[in-house]
Amino acid sequence: MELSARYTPSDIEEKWYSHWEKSGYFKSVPDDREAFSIVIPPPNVTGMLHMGHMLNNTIQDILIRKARLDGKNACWVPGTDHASIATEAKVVRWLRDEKKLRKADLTRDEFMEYAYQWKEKYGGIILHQLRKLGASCDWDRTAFTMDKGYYEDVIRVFVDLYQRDKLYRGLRMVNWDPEAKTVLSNEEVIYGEENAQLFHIQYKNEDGSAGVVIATQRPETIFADVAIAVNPKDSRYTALVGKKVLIPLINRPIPVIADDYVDIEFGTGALKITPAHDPNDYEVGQRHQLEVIDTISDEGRINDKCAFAPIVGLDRFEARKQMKGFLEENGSLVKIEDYRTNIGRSERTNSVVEPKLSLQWFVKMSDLGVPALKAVLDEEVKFYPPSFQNLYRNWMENLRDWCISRQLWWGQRIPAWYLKSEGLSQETHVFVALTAEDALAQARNATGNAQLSMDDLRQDEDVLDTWASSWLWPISVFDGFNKPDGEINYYYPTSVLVTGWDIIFFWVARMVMAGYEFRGEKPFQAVYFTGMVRDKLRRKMSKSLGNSPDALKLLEDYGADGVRYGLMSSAAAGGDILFDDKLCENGRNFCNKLWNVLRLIKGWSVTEVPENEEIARKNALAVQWLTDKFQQVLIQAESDFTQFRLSEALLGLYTFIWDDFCSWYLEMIKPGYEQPIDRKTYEATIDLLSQIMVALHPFMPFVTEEIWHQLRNRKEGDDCCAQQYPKPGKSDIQLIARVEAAKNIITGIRDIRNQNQVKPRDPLAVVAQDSLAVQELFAQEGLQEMVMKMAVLKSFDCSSNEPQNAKSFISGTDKFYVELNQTIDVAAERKKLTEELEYQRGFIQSIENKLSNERFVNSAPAAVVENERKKLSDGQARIQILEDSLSKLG
RNA sequence: CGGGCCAUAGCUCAGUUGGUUAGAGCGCCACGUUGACAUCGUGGAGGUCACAGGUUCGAAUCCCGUUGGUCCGACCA
Repeated sequence: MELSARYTPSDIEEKWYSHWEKSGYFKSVPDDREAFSIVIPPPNVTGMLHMGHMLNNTIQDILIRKARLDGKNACWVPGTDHASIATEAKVVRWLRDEKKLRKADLTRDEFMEYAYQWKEKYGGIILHQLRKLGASCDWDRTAFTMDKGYYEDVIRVFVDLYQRDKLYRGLRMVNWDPEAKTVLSNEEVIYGEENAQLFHIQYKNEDGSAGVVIATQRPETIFADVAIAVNPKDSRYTALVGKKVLIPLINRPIPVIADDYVDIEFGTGALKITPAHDPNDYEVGQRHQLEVIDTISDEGRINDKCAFAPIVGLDRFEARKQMKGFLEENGSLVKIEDYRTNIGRSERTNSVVEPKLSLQWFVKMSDLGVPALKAVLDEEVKFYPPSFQNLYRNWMENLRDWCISRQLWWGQRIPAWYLKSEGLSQETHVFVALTAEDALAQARNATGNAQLSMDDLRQDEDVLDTWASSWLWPISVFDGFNKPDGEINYYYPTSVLVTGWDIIFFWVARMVMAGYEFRGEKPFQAVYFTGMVRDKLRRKMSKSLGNSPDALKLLEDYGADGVRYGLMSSAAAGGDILFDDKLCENGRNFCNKLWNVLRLIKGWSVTEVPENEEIARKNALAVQWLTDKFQQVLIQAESDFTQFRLSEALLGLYTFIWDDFCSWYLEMIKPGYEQPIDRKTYEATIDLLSQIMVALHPFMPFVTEEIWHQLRNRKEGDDCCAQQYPKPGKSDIQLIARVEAAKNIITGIRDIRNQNQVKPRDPLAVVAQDSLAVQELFAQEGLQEMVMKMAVLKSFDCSSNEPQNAKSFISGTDKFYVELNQTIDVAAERKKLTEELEYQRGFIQSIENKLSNERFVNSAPAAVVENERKKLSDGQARIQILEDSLSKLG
């Protein structure tokens, strides 16, 4: 069959993916092999494949495929997380647009029914997109953080933590998202500098005198003020402390109090205390037993607790705008300053986060953090790159309790029940239990009222933070809570976690905590942190900027292998990638190169016997050299893999294939136009290329599988992805060095050819100045034949006589003459030689400096000194040659 | 304010425990196509390793400082 001149990935990718899947290569069940397991960082169920996913999952696939080829029992568990806020928003929108339903009109159960419907319909998109990338996940294990079993695990963990006093319900200042109408954890709030205004407002004394001026960004909150605080050391205000001042517009008297918290230098040195709307004010309020007046509703509007009627019902920002007029009119506004300040916004909705006093559920982090920090510092859990230990430690040493309740429906509902007889948020009894029946039993017990029924209880309306389920991922996906002695013992701890460093706190840290807390063991041996994928301008890729390429289109344009290559070729662990289509283009070109290797080899006709002895010797050398070189490449690749230096491993293979295999080896053995190749060399080449395909397979699975099959008729099940990864064997270092020396000579000849505009196919005559080194080098069987072919020579001789009309070059410590039927430009030649001589003299000068230093000779390792001596003598030999040449030029 | 990370060719980055006058890819320059591949080949140019000091026989590499970038955290009336 005729092969097309270009590699077309679309022809083969789907074919091989379904073949692999059908053959069950991705499936894993425990057996007596060593396990190699990875749990996917579950993408958001609403997600679509983007650059970050592609990078992340390419890395996981490389590791998994390599482990599989190494004969390990490789298990890659895929899945998605339920992403409570994002998904609930999506479902609400879907209900509104497609079903003409409002969430408010649905019961909780109805809503959940629809939400699962939505998930069934749209939730698996990203997992299908991963297949296009080549991801070799065990799809039978696909997990979801809201699956029935998973749901139960989350509830069980909640109850367990509560019973062990590691989880509590408390009234705290929390981050409130008024748009999503839910609390957020600290990690879900993104701070950024924004323009704001500082209002200077005068609070008069009760007798109408000047009183005090405070500065605030939020004039709409003055009606929630309960005091003015000043620093006790601030002499300006000493007289006022203990007196009362009046809130403008409503003239409510509030006390002036003294508290160290107030910074004398900042603003006016007087601070309004608004405990309901500022975390620090809340603390101050607590210290002084002040009341809390909450004037902002869950939607972010001014509520009727606000004593100033004109702004009641307004959104907080609208209220702020209007306050300017009211204050001015009233004469209380002293001035307005422009001001830069950090504003916190919700990661999900981008609305300005409102500090709010609220009853929420928290996990106590202090105990959980201890083993998790130790594990990383002791390298029980190894970080790649290790520099992320610092970031991790920094966070772990400043742990704050984790708010895990969310005011949503989509998620695991908090298994806590209260007595209906007690008012909302006024509960004194809390019953935490796996089931409502248990809770009822607890309630009867606690109240001594055996007549209590389910109707007397109400369950907490809130659900748990998504991360409070996904931190259990490495345990729950192996059913480790239900069957702690089941297959989890085989797969856990998992081998490596691959994830972006931006979720080190959200996820990595908490998984480590959960691992030790619930299994007494780390969840993974290692964490490989990927960088962020950015655009050429170093901006993070984001929907709003529109700078993110369409992942699926990239896969179509460049092929999965091309994209994988592009992502990996510049992705050192932890390092950001400045993404450019050019990277994928390189990958596509590489595939094309491989494809054309195949075309070349398949185009050859084969004879049983080599045409002559020279060719036989040359080809035997080529095969031997490439085989030996391959061993070295494999040793390096193996070492790169163990250190997770995946880009380096790929680059090593790439260079070997493109340079050594294509540019040197194939050119060495390539028969003349329409000439046949001998059987022995042909078979060796096919075997070598097959092995190379296996070695490259983890990085570029599709093209390697295709070429593997094109090279030979393979039996059923003899697939590239199911081979044994080539194990490095011995190699002849001297032979490799000799070929390197020969390559150097060839390059020297080509350079002269180029510089003198001799056509590539015009054969040249070359003379090597006779020396022991040259004789030794060319004693290598096949080497002379190889040099003659590669440099396109009609003759190659060793002689002590210098040929006429020849240009010379130095390779190693030897001089070579290339005969040219041209007159030599003496002046140019002298210039060139002089420059070279200067370089060489500088070179040996630096070495002589070293060697004449006794302390160097005495304290440096013998091998280093020996090497310097060799460099010196080689340099001297080259100088000798150059000086001779110069003197002969006259 | 505190902390991390980084600074190497025009660009993006490698550079393992200190040991050739520093490497790759892209880009650039010259030449080249009846030949596996122009998604290509051959050759070439291009760097005071941010700056200043220190340790060492020896520093891109280790230490200190400066400058610049970037990220995280705290504060933020």
